[in-house]
Amino acid sequence: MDVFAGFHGRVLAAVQQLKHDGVVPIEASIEGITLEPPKDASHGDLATNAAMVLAKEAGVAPRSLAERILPLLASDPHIDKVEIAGPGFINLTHASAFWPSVLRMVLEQGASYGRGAICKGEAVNVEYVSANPTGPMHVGHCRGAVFGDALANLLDFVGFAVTREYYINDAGAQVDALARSAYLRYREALGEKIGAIPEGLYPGDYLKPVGEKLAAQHGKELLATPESKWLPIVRAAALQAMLAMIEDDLGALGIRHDIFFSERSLSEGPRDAVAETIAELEARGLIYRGRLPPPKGKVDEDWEDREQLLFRSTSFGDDVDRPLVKSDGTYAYFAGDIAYHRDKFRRGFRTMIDVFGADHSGHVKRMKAAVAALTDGEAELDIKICQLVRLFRAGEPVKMSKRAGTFVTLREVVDEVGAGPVRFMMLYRKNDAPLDFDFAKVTEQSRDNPVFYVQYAHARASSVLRNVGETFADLDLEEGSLATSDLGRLTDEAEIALIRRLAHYPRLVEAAAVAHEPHRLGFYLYGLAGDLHGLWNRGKDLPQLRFIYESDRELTRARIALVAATKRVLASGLGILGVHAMHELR
RNA sequence: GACCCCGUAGCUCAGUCGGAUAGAGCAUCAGAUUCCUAAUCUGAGGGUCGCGUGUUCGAAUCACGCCGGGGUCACCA
Repeated sequence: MDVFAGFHGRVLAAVQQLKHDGVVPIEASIEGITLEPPKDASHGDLATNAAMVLAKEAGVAPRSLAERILPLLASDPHIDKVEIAGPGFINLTHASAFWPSVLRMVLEQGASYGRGAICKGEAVNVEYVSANPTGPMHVGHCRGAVFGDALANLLDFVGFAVTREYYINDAGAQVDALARSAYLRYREALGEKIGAIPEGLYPGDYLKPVGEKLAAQHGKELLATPESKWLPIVRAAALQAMLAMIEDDLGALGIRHDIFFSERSLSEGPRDAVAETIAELEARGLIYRGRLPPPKGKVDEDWEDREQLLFRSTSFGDDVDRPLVKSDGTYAYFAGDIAYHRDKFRRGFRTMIDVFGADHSGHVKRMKAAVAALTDGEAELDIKICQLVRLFRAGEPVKMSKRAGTFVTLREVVDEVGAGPVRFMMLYRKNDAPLDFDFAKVTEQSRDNPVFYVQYAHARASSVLRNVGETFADLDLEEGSLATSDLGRLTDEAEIALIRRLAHYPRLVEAAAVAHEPHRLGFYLYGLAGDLHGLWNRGKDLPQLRFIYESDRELTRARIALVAATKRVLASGLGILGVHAMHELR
């Protein structure tokens, strides 16, 4: 799939030959040998560091070792030129027939170009969002949601079997508070004056429909019932309503999870999975009763020095051992989360990814410790932290306060600027760097708005394909047909640069997937869009460089092939980011 | 106090498994263009990659130590 992979094999074969010839010791490691496209195009199409890596063990100067490797590579028919440069790089330049063949391949593979670059079919679990089901999603949740979803798309694209999962925190005191809040709304719905919602409960209007529904279903029946009886009923109703609302919000962003996993279900029901998990850890000698030192840097009046049940997470790199049971005897959140990850492992996942918000960064070490402890290192957990999003409106920060009820909901943002721009902007930054989101910027039609710039490139390509029929009505625009064009006619430097960028797509996607970094795709697409726009602009001054060139049908056909391939890759990349590619911007 | 993340051009940020002369957009400056195919285009200037030491053929990238900014810190979820 990756057109460069084959050449890497040839370099290694050349090294093998040198080992056979006794130039390089048999035991020399070939691990550090790379073959990559150099940043600077004047260094050829591919460069290998083989001579520099092996020079020391071979006891020869890098450049003279390169002299030995050079003839072994020069015989390749796909290679036009091999030269030694700098401290000992070997630069390869492809035969001129190479780039047309790459373009042809892109057209032939169409939508599957770049797909399956890793192709392990291995199961991967991506857990994301997992927001508390106590209210509507706000913008803070948005980034993690989009990030997790795009990462899942990316892993799916390169060939993993991805399961998208949402962990519902439906077990602790917060959902009891939710239930009490809903109960107030229930009484309100029955005509009672409830006044201000007390501190610690959820004041939002979004619970009013829940109260009304309870009133309609139960009448006054719950009023005379003790809390221990009505709480589970109200809680279940409120949870169901909140989850429906959250799923709806996520749907507006194009996000759909495969599994919603209930925290409560772990310890409620026939088996107590949390107890089983603790027993399993205990069997490994990782559970003990003990005391923890008080937390530093924060004065806590409620601190009590007590003996508690602890998990020895320090054996796996954590800073302090962690409690599993609260002072009221119920399980701590962490205990449930360990059981949840154990459950994922037992369902067969050897690779798990958790997407957390910045406020949960303190949980990374303990969670990794728990997974390492339970799986004997057989499973790998990667935790991606999404930093905060700062909202701006035309350069001015948007002030938000949850207490004052002025927080911006996810739905408001999506309704205002659209799901595509939201997704693209949320992904156009490394996940662990803070992000500024400006409502004005994402809808601006200019080059410094990457959303527009990339969409415009796709729309422009679509437009060219629409317009070509006016000049050459009989041209078959089907990709398979375009692939048979005389692509060797594409010789302009800017055209070759564009093909080169298209050729890099599979390895870019692969690298982004391996690193769990979907943002790389956004930057790639921006560059690809820039190449296409640049080519277009050259046609402004030089009519003979226009895509649709009236006096030369075959040349037009080759250029249309290039435009079609570019459009295809733009759409492919946007698809992974979860952004719908537009055919016109009007 | 501990841990995690960040520190790259005036600003916002990329930078592949450690690779050659560190890139992009904005802003600045200098030109071109008023039309064609769709929302201007071309070029230039601008850098102790926070500081230091180390690892090595080679460090923005890896290790350690500082400095600066942000986040988190028993039992909440």
